[in-house]
Amino acid sequence: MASTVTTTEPPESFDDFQRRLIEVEPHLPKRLRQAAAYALEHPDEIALGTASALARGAEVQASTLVRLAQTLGFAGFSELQEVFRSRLRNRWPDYSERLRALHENARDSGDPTHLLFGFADSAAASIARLREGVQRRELDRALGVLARARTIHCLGQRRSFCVAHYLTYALSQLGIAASLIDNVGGLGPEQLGQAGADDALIAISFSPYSPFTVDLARRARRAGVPIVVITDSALSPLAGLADVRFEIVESDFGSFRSLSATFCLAMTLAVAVGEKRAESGG
Amino acid sequence: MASTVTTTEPPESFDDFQRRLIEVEPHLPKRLRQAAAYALEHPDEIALGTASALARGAEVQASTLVRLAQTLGFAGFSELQEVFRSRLRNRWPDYSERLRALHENARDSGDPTHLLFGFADSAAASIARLREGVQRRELDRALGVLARARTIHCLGQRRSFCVAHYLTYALSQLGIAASLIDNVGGLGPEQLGQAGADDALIAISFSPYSPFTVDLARRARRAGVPIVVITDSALSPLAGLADVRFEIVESDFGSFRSLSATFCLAMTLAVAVGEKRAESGG
DNA sequence: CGCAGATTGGAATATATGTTCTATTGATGT
DNA sequence: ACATCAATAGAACATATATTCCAATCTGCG
Repeated sequence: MASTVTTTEPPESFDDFQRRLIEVEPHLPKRLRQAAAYALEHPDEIALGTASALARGAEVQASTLVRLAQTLGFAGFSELQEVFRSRLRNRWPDYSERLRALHENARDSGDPTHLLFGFADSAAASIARLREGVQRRELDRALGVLARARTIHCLGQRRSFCVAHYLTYALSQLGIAASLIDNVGGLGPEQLGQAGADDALIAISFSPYSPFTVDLARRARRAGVPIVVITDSALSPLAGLADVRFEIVESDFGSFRSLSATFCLAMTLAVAVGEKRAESGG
Repeated sequence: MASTVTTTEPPESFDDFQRRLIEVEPHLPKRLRQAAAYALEHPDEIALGTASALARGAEVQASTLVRLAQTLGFAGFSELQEVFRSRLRNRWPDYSERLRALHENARDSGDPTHLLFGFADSAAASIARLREGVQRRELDRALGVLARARTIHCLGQRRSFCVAHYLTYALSQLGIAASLIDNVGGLGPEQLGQAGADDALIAISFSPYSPFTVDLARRARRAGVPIVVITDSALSPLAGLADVRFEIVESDFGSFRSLSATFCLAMTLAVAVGEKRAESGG
């Protein structure tokens, strides 16, 4: 009867819980591990949500949550939840006060949280602007171009490289043929060599614009490849080459720019193309 | 009929709620006032408790709580409670539900701006959580490790690769010796081959953890290289290898995760290391 | 390949919880 | 002091939620 269900004491504090979970996790079956991971990643949700809502979030069955609780020594899920609730109760009483204080303090000292808050603010600002700035029409046009493409080539260098890489990753995950022009071994031109009018190129570049990106985009243009450009200004050398152009204004903190808005847009494009293809019977 | 039960909009945030209550409180009958006072004095209890438990605490009848909620414009007690819960959850009023709804919406409306808004929200939520979650102590320890390093190696594959790449870019821009382990041509192990105790490794991996990243981090550990880990859970296979560990909870939209918080942290680390080196006369 | 035990999904169930309803109490004005 | 109406307590109800159970599935092993 009590084979997997070890009848030990249930953890009483959240820290206990976490330690205990790390200890037994390797021996846990798949779904229980999945639920356990979710619990550690979303402690607040666990504290406040209902079993079935959480089950949906963790993509598990509600009964799995109960079983997990029992495996850890609780009588049922509700007892486990109580641990998470008490954690919430004991959290710094007025934490928004505390955050503000932290923010003030950090300003002048060599406190790295100051930097963190700065970057966080600037990312949040970028995202807020993106929400307002992006036009439905441009999105639709870009999707038109991309959904039609046989292969979507992604181009970006230096700072923008990570966006191009991520786009390639996301598109591939969605089953869309995508190719990253990473210029490894100087083969950038060849990587784009086969692209034609029935493909598409997403080119990403921010000031100072990488000459390599601009050059390759020009070649693509000449080869008749439709181009979607993500850049930061209408004056960008990429602007004139674009069939569809997105201008992203990222706010910066110090001399570093957030990339949050750019990533949001990239993910949107990828997923939207995926859905568009799915519905038009790809 | 509707004399006391004003049919106005219910307050949406806790602050609204508080203002509203202070405003109407003088005209409230005895028991309702009693319940209202209890609510303002024990907001955490309200968020977590059940109606009848709270009723006992406030020495009123459960139905009184319902009436109070209705008097304030809510449909029932549960709606009122949701305001208190979102306060605890840190003013992202049931955002996971909201995101799910947005996603559903985006799916059948075919409007890509819905997707964009979803990703934007989810990025904003991630960033908000990052601000709360990151501890000064961990940042300091990470900076200690990194400032001391001769070369900082950055490791990440698949989804996490772009973070590793960006880190390498940013560190190099700041004049810090950094090296990206990109595993091009399968030379990953060799790229890390020379690293020793006077270097450092930043390893980034999220579920599902790339075996390559885990394997290489293990080797680095054996070679005595100090390791800073950025991952998403205490259960990550990287967790045990870390000298310093950051747990980043990115909220996801559909099945795609934002990387905003991760990038914020990465930028913070890079710039903070730069500053630390500058002041200690690098 | 087939068996046994473990694991899981989903329906069925029991319980707990929020809400509504009604008789009673308390207050107000005449 | 009486009549009238709002307010309340507590029971009755409907709903939501956790839990249990069983059949289906997966996994490890002979």
